[in-house]
Amino acid sequence: MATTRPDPSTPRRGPRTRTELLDAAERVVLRDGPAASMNAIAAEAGITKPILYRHFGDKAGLYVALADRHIETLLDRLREALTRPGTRRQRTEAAIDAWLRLVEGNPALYRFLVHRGQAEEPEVRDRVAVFQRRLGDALAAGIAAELGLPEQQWPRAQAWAHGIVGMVQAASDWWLDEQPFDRTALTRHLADLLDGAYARA
Amino acid sequence: MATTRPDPSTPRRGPRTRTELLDAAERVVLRDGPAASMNAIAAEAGITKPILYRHFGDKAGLYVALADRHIETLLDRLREALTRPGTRRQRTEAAIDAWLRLVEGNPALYRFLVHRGQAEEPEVRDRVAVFQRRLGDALAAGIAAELGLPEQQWPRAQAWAHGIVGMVQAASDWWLDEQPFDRTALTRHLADLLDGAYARA
DNA sequence: CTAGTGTGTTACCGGCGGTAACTTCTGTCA
DNA sequence: TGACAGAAGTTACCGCCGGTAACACACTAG
Repeated sequence: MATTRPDPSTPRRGPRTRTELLDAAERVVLRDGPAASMNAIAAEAGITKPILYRHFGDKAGLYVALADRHIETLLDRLREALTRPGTRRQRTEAAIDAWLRLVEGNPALYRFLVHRGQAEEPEVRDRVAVFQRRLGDALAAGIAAELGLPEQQWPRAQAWAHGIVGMVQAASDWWLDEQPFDRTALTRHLADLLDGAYARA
Repeated sequence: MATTRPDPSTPRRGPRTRTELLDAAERVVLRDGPAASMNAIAAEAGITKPILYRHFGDKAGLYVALADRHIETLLDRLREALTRPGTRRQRTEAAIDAWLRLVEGNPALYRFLVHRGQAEEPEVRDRVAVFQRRLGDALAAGIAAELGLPEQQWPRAQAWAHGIVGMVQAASDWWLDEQPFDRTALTRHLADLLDGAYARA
């Protein structure tokens, strides 16, 4: 057993938990951006690099673990919004707003989650871009359910879903830079667009 | 004057033109992806690194120069599609299809143009992500013109435009991986979405 | 013949991701 | 108690990257 910790003495020996390491990594990433070095993360955690590698394999592994902590939370919020009672318009707005709350509330985390993709190495990119993919798949399921689509129409729902995810994400990026109106207005504009306001205008 | 070139002898001395260097860089980037190293590019051009740096300053400069060669072409095609006579739906489809033709015809180039963004360094990212920004701005102008919007409604058009660019881009990425139907079908599905097919379904 | 300019090279810098090999601590069992 | 297994953690390194300083060679102008 290693649970006994009789002497929490000066420099602190003994195993760091995975969670502690991820906390440190998160602090550094939110402070320095996704380009944070493994050395910096190790230093923040009070250890050295090889320990990080023993825990996470490589940098991509660490980043995936870091993203996983938040992806499930966001996915849950989106699923809740998409199955909420009310009108379809209300569900659309609720889902968009759940996303935008993350963007507004923690822009650095948001940027890490969606933008650390394309990390040069295709291997890293593929493992890490799973985020957008999972969002799209979840939304595709929501759309298929909302519209009661037969199975042969799923590809259409998928095309829409992945397109919508990209739409909200790109609009968020632009909005983060410009902020020409508040979050609820952006929610309304995007919901309008999905409602066909452009075609009708 | 150094224009005289009397002896094009064995290993080829004398200045490489910027175009030659960009050609070589393009070959390497399309072969190895955006992670191509400056050494590899220099080798492909038959020279060494410092020459590249004299021409382009740094890696971001080279990539921006590389992207610029193609961005204007694509922007021109999009502008042409957006001002074409016919129905709004036809213009929408023409613009989406112009984009998708690039995606389908040269996926590696497409990925380089839109995905080499977020290259770790914020500085690189900011200079290079200009691509999506310019697309969005161009589309916003097109939308404002199409709808005859008054100036105080421009932010709304911008939100839509940047969202639409992200939508088409994300749908393209998904489609490149899956290819569940052909290009024209994707064009139709995305145009349907902008037409409000989701709200009506 | 010399001076200067542009073209190119070699050789280096610091820092990155990643790893091998060693040390130090801790708990177990005779 | 004491030898020992093994985990925890460190130092020191590898190859490669982007980027640069300093030097070598050709050519032209005076």
